[in-house]
Amino acid sequence: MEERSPVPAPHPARDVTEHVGYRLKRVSAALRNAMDKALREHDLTVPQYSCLELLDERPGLSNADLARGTFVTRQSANVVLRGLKEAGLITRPLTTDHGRALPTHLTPAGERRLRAARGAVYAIEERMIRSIPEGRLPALLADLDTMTDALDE
Amino acid sequence: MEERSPVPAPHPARDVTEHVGYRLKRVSAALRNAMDKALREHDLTVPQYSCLELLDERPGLSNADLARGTFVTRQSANVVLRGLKEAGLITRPLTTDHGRALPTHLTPAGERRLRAARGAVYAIEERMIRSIPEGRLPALLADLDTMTDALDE
DNA sequence: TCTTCCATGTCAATATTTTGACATAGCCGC
DNA sequence: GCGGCTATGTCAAAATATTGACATGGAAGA
Repeated sequence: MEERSPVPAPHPARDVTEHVGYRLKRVSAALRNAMDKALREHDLTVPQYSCLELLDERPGLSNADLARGTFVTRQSANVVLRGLKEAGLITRPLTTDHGRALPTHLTPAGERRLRAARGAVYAIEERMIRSIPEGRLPALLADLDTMTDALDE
Repeated sequence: MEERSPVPAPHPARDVTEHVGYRLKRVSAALRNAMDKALREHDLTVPQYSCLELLDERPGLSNADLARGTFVTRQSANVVLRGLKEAGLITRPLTTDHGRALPTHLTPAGERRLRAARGAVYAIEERMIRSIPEGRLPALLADLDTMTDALDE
């Protein structure tokens, strides 16, 4: 390989995109990596932690709800829930009196685990947030949302 | 919904969906989805396309280089390269006179495929870019990079 | 009512990615 | 030169995720 630049030296003159996609991917990968490392010490994967966080905030979410909330398929979420149940961190009824959606809830152990892990994850967010210039966070969040909307249409 | 504080307090968000991590994940998922759909028509996966783009820009990259450039492990990149080779889109020597790194190159078919697919991908980036307010793109890109740096340290 | 449609949960098969491990090639300080 | 160090390619196994399919429960409308 030629130098220490890990890869991307810019193309000649590409204006259309400053490659937002590439940078999004990069920061996502860095975030994922940091969270993976931090959560490993709490015996949680990123999807597992995401589910716990969502369930803490909105108890009773269904598998399909959690799939949407964590941006994976229903099937993947199902596997995650099975793992969480196996670990005794959530409860899930086998039937329900109305509908098919099975409401999921955190167990006390699940709440404890979440609280233990949350600090590590929040510290990572804190690092990100503090790194960007004062007052620019609102615009950044707004732009991320705007791009999401533009892509979903 | 709660007002947005102009000051980036440590943890102003009550809701995980307010977190920057969540929004990054969301926009990444949306982008990934859009690219998947667009590339499917060209018989390419996102990692495959990413490799082709990198190889077009910097011919002769090694498997490890491409792994870093696409933010996956060497092993994953190896699988992708095998697929691309199978499809006749790249060439890779079996040995080299110096070192272990095997320089990869696009075949003419690979270049054609890349050119065919590139338009669809650029259109997606264009949608993202056009959606954000005039003049805010540079700051957005800078903030993404800044966060990446903050996470990598 | 009933019939069509959509959402959910889940099974199975497949694909993708990572973790762990190992041998080899080159570099650098000694 | 030599020994440690890092980087690379690759194998194998496991974890993770997706695609495809199907049955069921409920809602909406003719």
